[in-house]
Amino acid sequence: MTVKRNTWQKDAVRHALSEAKGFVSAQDLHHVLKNHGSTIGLATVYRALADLAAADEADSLQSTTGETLFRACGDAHHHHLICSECGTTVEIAASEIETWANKVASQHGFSQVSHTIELFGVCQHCNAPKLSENIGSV
Amino acid sequence: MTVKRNTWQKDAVRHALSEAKGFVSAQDLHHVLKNHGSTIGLATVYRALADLAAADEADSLQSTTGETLFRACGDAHHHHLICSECGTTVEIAASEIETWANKVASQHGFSQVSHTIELFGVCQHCNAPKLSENIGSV
DNA sequence: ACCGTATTGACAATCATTATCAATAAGGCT
DNA sequence: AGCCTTATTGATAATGATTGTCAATACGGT
Repeated sequence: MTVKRNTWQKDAVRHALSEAKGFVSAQDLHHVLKNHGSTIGLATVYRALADLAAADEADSLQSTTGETLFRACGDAHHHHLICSECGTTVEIAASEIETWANKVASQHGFSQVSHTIELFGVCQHCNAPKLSENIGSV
Repeated sequence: MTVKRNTWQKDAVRHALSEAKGFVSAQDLHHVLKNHGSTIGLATVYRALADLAAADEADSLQSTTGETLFRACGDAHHHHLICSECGTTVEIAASEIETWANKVASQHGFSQVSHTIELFGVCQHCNAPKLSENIGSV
């Protein structure tokens, strides 16, 4: 039977993912790792992310442009409030929503219910008008 | 300035979409149309669907496999309960959810909030056969 | 019927993701 | 420590959905 092996590649992906502030794509992570001098392959990044998601160490969602985005996530089931400007993510424990989802599903005779719930918006920081444009020069 | 024109292709896509029982992909619709003898092009189906979605005549969502799925939808804002077996869709008016989403967002200082909420499960009809299967087995 | 141009359709191009497969290296064993 | 089995890697080809290109077509006002 298959015995999982530990490789520096998996650690690298796990670490890069934990450094990211919000949701990132596999391609993003690969670029980041490459820029840091890593020789990791693109396919390996995809595989590592799939493993992390399968092990519930990461959450994944589909962006509106069709990409799959990932985020480090060790905790229990929850959802996200994502800033569409800067990508900052806030985790939301939404027990009321779980309850609601199950109620609605059973009302319609559905079982084995899962759900996709993501909130998008503009965070306080990004919303503050033009101030940051003048101040924020590097 | 652009003046919209009416073509049989757009009507065909609109009609095929309204016939579909649940969410379908552009490729799906193209196959259906072809099977019905239509000579419509694939790119045109994509364009027609994009137009319908832009005109709020259709809802779109990303499947877990990365495809974009569409469904005829003229009504107000709502969400869906989708059977992952047969694709049957139930529309859900969820005012409580809208309220919840806005509350959570404002609590975290987010504005211009939008959300993605879809419920997946197995409907009563698709669930029935499986139950009887399990009864006789180990 | 005529004309200007929005729209079409065949196909090329793009982009994310997955499959392939020989080469490599993790980790148990002696 | 050295060996051996095989999980894993990485370069690249393949896939599949979607978009871009552009000459040919057809809608709709005149």
